[in-house]
Amino acid sequence: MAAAKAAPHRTSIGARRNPQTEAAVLQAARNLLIEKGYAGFSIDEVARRAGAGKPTIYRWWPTKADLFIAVYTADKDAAFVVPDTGNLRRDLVAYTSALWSFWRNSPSGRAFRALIAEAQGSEAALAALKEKFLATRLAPLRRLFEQAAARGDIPAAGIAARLALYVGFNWYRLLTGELDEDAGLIAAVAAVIGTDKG
Amino acid sequence: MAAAKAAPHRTSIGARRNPQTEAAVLQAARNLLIEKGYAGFSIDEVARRAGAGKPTIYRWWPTKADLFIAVYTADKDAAFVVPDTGNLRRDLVAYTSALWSFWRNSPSGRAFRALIAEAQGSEAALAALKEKFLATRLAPLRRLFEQAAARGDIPAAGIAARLALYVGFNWYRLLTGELDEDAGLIAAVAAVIGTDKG
Amino acid sequence: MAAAKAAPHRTSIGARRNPQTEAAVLQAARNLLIEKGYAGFSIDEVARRAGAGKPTIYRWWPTKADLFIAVYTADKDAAFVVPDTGNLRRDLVAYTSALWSFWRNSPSGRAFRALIAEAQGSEAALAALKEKFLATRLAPLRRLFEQAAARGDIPAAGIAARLALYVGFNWYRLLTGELDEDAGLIAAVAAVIGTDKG
Amino acid sequence: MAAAKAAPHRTSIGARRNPQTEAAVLQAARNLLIEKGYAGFSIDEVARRAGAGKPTIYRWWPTKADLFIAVYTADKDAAFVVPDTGNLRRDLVAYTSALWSFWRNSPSGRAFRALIAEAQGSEAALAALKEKFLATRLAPLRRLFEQAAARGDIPAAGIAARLALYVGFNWYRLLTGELDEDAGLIAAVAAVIGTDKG
DNA sequence: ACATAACCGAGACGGTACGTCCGGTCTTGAA
DNA sequence: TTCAAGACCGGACGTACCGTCTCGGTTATGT
Repeated sequence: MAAAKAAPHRTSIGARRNPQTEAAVLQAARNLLIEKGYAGFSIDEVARRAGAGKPTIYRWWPTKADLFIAVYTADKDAAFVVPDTGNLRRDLVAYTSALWSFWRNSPSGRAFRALIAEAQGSEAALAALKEKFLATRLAPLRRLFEQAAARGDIPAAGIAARLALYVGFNWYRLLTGELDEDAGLIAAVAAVIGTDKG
Repeated sequence: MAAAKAAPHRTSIGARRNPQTEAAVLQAARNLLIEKGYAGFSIDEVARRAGAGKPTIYRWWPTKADLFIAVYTADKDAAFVVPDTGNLRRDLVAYTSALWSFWRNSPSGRAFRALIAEAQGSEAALAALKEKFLATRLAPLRRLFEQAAARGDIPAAGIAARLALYVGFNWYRLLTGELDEDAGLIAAVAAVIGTDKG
Repeated sequence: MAAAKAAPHRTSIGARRNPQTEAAVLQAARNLLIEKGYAGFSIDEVARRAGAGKPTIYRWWPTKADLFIAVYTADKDAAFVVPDTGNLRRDLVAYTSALWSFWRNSPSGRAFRALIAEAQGSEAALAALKEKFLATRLAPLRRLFEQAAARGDIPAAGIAARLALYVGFNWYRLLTGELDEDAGLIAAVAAVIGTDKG
Repeated sequence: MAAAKAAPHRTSIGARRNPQTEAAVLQAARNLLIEKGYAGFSIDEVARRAGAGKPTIYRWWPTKADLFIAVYTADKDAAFVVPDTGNLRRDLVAYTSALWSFWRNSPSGRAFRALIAEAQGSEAALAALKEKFLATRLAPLRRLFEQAAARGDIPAAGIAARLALYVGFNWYRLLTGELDEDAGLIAAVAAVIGTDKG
C-alpha cells in the first residue's frame, strides 16, 4: 500500500503534461518521505516508484525543494483555515494545536522539515522556500496579527516581531521533533505574544 | 589561503590520538563549510584538505553532526558571555545582536545551519543536536530568564515559553539567512518577551 | 603514451551501451595491467584512466575476472590458429612457441596471470575462468589431440591426460614467469605427450 | 574452535623472538585461510586473531608469501615421503593421490593456492615461491625421475620435461579446484610421463 | 493527411560521496 | 631489543545518487 506501484506502462499523452504522471510522482514522493525521511529521499527512488523517467521529474520540479513544496501543498488540509474569533490568544492556541496535529499526521510535517533542510545547502532552495512558500503561507497568519492590532489588542509596531516569534517557535518545535500536544506551553506562548501589556 | 594545505606527511605519534591531526581536520571542515556550505560538505573533501585518512575522521567524529558541533564549539568566541545587567529587555537586545554577529562572522553560523539540516535526516544527528549541543548551550540563556523571573520581571510560569519563543526566533532568522542587523525588530522582540504581561 | 587519456567529456548516447566507453575501459585496463600488474590493478584506477564512472565499469564487468577475460579476448591475435599439419609433435612445438610469444608480447599474458590469481580468491572468478574462458579456449587444443588420436598417433584413452598435462605445463611456465624460448624443453615436452606409448 | 582466540595478554619475553607468538600467528593464519580463503586473508585479521601486533608479524614474515609458505611448511605431513618402489608409474600414481589428498584435507592446499596467487602480483612473492619453496620441495620429485632415468625407464634427456609436465598438471588441478579422486586420469597421466617408448 | 513538436519511460553516462577495510609505518610503554 | 596495542595516511572496495543525455515511441496540434 505504501509504495506507489504505479501503472507499469503509463505512456505519453502527447505534447502536454500528463496529470497521471504528476499524481504518481507526488504520491511516490509523499510515501518515500514518510518511509525514509529526508536522508533517504532521492529522485532516483521517486522515479522508480512512480514509474517515471528522471527527466520528467526534473522537467516539472527542477529542485527537490520544488518537490517538497508540491507535496506539502498537495495535501488538501494544508490550506486549513486560520481561525478568527476576535480573540488573538484563543485563535493562536487553536491554530497552534491544529498546525502541530497537521504536521504530525500528514506527510507535510516531513515535507516541511525536508524543505528547510534543503534550504540550508542551496541558495535556490532557500529562495524557493521564501518566495514560493513563506510569501504565500504566512499571509493568513500575518492577517491574524494585523486584525488584532486593528482591534487594539496588540500594538501595530509589534506585528512583525510577534509574527517572527510565533513562526520561529513552531519551526523550532518541528525541527527538534517535539510536536506532541503540550497545552501548557501552547497557552503560555499564546499569552506572551497574544496580549498587549507594554 | 582557504584550503588548509596541511603538512603532507604528518605521521602517527603512537597508539593515541594525534592533536595535530585533530586540528587539521577541524580547520579543513571549517574552511569547507565556509566555502561550499552544507550541500558541498563531504567527509572525502575534509580528508583530502586535512591530509588525513577517512578512517581517522570517522574514528573521532562518527557522524557529520559530531563534526559540525566540534567546528561550532572550537570557535573561541562560541562561549561568549550572556549579559546580565538586571534588565531583561536590554540583555536580550545585546545578546541577540552579539549572537547574530557571531553567526555572521564566524564559521559557526554555517556549522549550526548544517547541524540543524543534518538533524532533519538522521535520528542520530537529531539526538546529538539535542543532547550534545542544546542541552549545554541553552543553559545560560535559560538562567537569564530565570533570574528575570526571580526579580519579578516576568512570571515564573512563562520561562519555558519565552525561552522557546526566543530560541525559535533566532533559528528562524538563521535558517532563512536573515541575520543582518535589524535594530527595530530586535528591540520589538525583546519588548514582547522581555516584559511582564501579568 | 601509456595512460589512455580518453576524451574527457564523452557522454551518454542514450539508454544503451556506449562502445567508445567500452573501448576506453578495455584500453585502460590493458595498459594498467602492463604497467602495474595484478597487484597494482584497481577498478578505481581503470575508471580514472578511462575517464569513466565506476558504476559504468561494474555495470558491464561485474567482477575483475570479467574484465581480465575481456582484455585477453579483445586481443586480435588471441584467436591465433592451432596448427594442424598431421604431426602432433611438430604441431605442439609450433603452438607452444607461438603461445608463449603471444603471452610475452601482448597484455594477454598479464591478463591471464591476473585471471588465475583472481580465481584463487573468489568462487565467482573461478567459475568465470572455467565457464567463460577455458570452456571455449581449450576446445581447439582438445581437437588437436582428438585428431591425433583419430590418426592413431596417440591412444584415445590418453586424450584427457595429455590435454591436462599440456595445459598445466603452459600454466606452470606462465605463473612462474618462465616464458623465454627454451627450444629444448619445448621439444622434449612435445616428444613426451605427442607420441604414442601404448 | 576455528578462530584462534589466543591468550589475551601474552607479552614480550624480552629482546628475542617469542615462540608462543609465532605459533599463535601461524595458527591464526591457517584458520583464516581455511575459513575465508585467499581473498578474505588479511594481515590485520591475522593480528587480531593471534592477539599480535602488526609490526610483529611484518618483522618475521615480511610478505604474505612468507606467511603462506610458513603455513604450508608448518604442516607436519607437508614433508610426506615420495615413494620409491622402483616403478615410476606406480610411484607417480601413489604420490599424486597422496598429494591431492593432502591438499584437500589440510590448510596447505589453500596456502599453496594463495601463494601462487600472491606471486602473480609481486616480484618478491614470485621470488619467494621459486627460491624458498619450489627449490627445496621439488627436489625429491626430481630425484624420483632421475632414479627412473638411472634405471633406464625414461631417457635422461626427458627428466626436466617430465618434471615440468607433472608439476604443471598438479598445479592446474589445484588452481581450478579439481582435486577430487580421479583414478583414471591419474593413471593415464602416470602412463604418459612414466614410461619410455620413444 | 501529415509533419512537427512536446512529452513519455527507460536507462546509460561521468562524477562524487558514502562508510568500511586493509596495507604498511610509526610510537608508546611495558618486559 | 622485543612485544601488544593501536593510531596514522593512503587508497581501494562496491553501491547509491546526482543531473544530463539520448533513445524510440506516442499523441495532440497546426498545416
